[in-house]
Amino acid sequence: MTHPSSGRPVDDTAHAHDAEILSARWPTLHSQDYEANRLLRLAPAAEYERLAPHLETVRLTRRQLLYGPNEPIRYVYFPQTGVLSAISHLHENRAVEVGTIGNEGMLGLPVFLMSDRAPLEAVVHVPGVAKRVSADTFRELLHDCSEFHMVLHRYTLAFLTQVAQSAACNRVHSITERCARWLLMTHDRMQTDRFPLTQDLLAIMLGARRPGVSIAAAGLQSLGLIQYTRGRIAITDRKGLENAACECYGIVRQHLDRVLPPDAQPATPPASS
Amino acid sequence: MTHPSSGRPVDDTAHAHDAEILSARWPTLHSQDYEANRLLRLAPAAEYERLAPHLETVRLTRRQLLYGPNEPIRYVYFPQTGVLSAISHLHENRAVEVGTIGNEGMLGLPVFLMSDRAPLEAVVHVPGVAKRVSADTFRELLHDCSEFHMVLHRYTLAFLTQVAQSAACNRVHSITERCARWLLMTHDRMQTDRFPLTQDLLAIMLGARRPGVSIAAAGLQSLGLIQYTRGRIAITDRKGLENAACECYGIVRQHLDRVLPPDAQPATPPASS
DNA sequence: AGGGCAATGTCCGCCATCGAACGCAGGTCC
DNA sequence: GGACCTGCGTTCGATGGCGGACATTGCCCT
Repeated sequence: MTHPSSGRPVDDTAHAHDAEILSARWPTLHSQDYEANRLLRLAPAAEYERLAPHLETVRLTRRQLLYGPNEPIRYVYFPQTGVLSAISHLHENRAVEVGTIGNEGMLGLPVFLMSDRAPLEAVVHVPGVAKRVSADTFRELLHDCSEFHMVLHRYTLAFLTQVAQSAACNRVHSITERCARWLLMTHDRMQTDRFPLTQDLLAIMLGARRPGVSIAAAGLQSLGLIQYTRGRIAITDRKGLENAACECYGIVRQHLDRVLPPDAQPATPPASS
Repeated sequence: MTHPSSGRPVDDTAHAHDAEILSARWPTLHSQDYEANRLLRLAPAAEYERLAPHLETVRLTRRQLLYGPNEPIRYVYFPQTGVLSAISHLHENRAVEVGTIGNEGMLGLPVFLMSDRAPLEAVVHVPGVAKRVSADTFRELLHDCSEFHMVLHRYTLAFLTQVAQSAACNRVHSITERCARWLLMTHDRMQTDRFPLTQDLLAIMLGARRPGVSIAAAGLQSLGLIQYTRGRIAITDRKGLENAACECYGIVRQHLDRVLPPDAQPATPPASS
C-alpha cells in the first residue's frame, strides 16, 4: 500500500487516486525552491536548513486522524496542500470544528507551546501532502531558531484569532453564513476550485445538523456560488461567496495576512543585500 | 481623581467603594511575598526581579476599556484580583466574549506573540487590581527571561484551549449551562463568593439576549445555586453550579491546571536541590 | 446488471432563543 | 420627598435550527 522508496511520502492509508496531486513536488525537500508552506517559507535559510533534514513528507488522506484529544502529539505537521481541522469533542457524539489549518500554518501548536497534548482532535479534511517533524526533534531544534520562533509566535496569534472569531461566529451567525465562510477558508487553502467535501462533514465543521447544511448548501448552489455532487464541491463564484459569508471570514483572513504576509521573505535575507 | 503618591495604584476612573479590596497588598511589589498572579508566581526569582521594577500596580474599574479591537496594546496586565474579558465585536452592536482573564493569566498575549494588536476588545468585568508593564518594556525584558517565556507559552496554550472550548460551547450548549459555566470561571478568579455583575453584562458575555439570561439566572437562583440583587451576585452552592454547568468548565479548568499548576513553584528552584 | 452503500433532499413537530416592548422596583441624587 | 436611572422580570409573536425519520439518487463493487 505504501511506497517505501527513497524520497517518497510515507503513507499508511492512501487511496490511489490521491497520488497525482503531488506528482511534481516532493524529492526536493530542503533546497531553496518555492516552499508551499507559509511558515516554512518565512524561516530564514539557515534555520530552514537546520530543520530540513528532519522534515519528512507524508501524504494526508481523507479523514485520517492525526491526533486525538488529550493524546500525546507525536508529530508536527506543515501542510503543503490539503486542509486539516482542529475539532473539539463534547459529551458523546457532539463535535465542533474550532480551527482550520492549511498551507498557511501548522498542526501541533501545543508542542511549540510547551505541552505535548491538547483537548482537541486533529483530522484531515481535504487530502494533501504535509511535511512533518517528530515533536521531540522539533522541540530541540527550536532552541536554535529564533527567527522561526517568532514566525511561530505570530502564527499562534493568528490561529488564536481564528478560534476566537469562531467562538463569536458560532454564537451569532446563521448556518448559511458560516457555511460560506467555511468554504472560503477552505478555498484559500486549496490550489483548485474543486475539492472533496461531504455535507455530513461540513455539518460537523459548522456544528450543525446535516439537513440544515443541506438546505444552506442548496441555497448557495441555487445562487450559483457553488456547485456540488456527491462529495465533491466546486467554488464557482468566489466574490459572491464572500458576500454571502459573515464578516468573520474577512477579519480572520486580514489578521492572518497582516501578521504573516503570504508573500513575505524571511527577515534575515537569504543571501542578498 | 487619581492618587499619584508613591506606590499607589494609578487609577483613572476609580469609584471610591472599590478601594478597600486592595488595602493590604500593594506597596510590596518586587519582593518574595506571595504573588497573587499565577504567571508571575511561576517566574523564577531572578527573572521576576528583572521584571519587578517595571511593574506598576493599577486599579481596574468596572467596565474600564483596557484596549479596543485593532488598537495598539500599550500595556500588558497581570491581574491580582478582578476579572477581565476578551470580547469579539461583530457588525455593530453584536458582541460576544471569547475569553476570560483573571489572576491565573495575563491580558495582552498579542504582545508576547509578536504583534501589537488583535481584533479583540479587552474590558474589565469585575473590578480589581493588576500589575502592568508597558508593551515595549515587556518585549525587551522577555529576551532575558527564558523560563518565564515558557510559562507564557503554556499560558498561551491554556488560553487557546479556553477560547476553543468556548467556540464549541457557544454552538452547542444552552444559556443556562453557559451561564453556570461562566459564573464558575469568574468565581475561580475571585477571592470572594460575592461580586458585582449585572445580567446585562452577563448577556453580552454569553452572546445571548438579556431576557434569556434573566430566565436562566432565575432558574439557577430558584435552585439555590446563586443569589443576586441589582448588580450583585453571590455563589451559594458551588457544587450545584458545577452540576448545572456544561463539561466545558471542567475541560478548560483541568487543562489550565495541568499546564500551569496553581501551587507550583518556578522550575528553576529558588535555592534547593 | 443488480445489490448495496454513501451522499443528498425533504418532511414533520417542537422547542429554545430571538426581537421588541412594557412594567416594576431598588437605589441615588437633588 | 420626588425625579430619575439602572437593573430585573415578563409578556407576545416569530423563527431558525433541532431531532428524527424517510425517500431519492449516484457511485462502487461484485
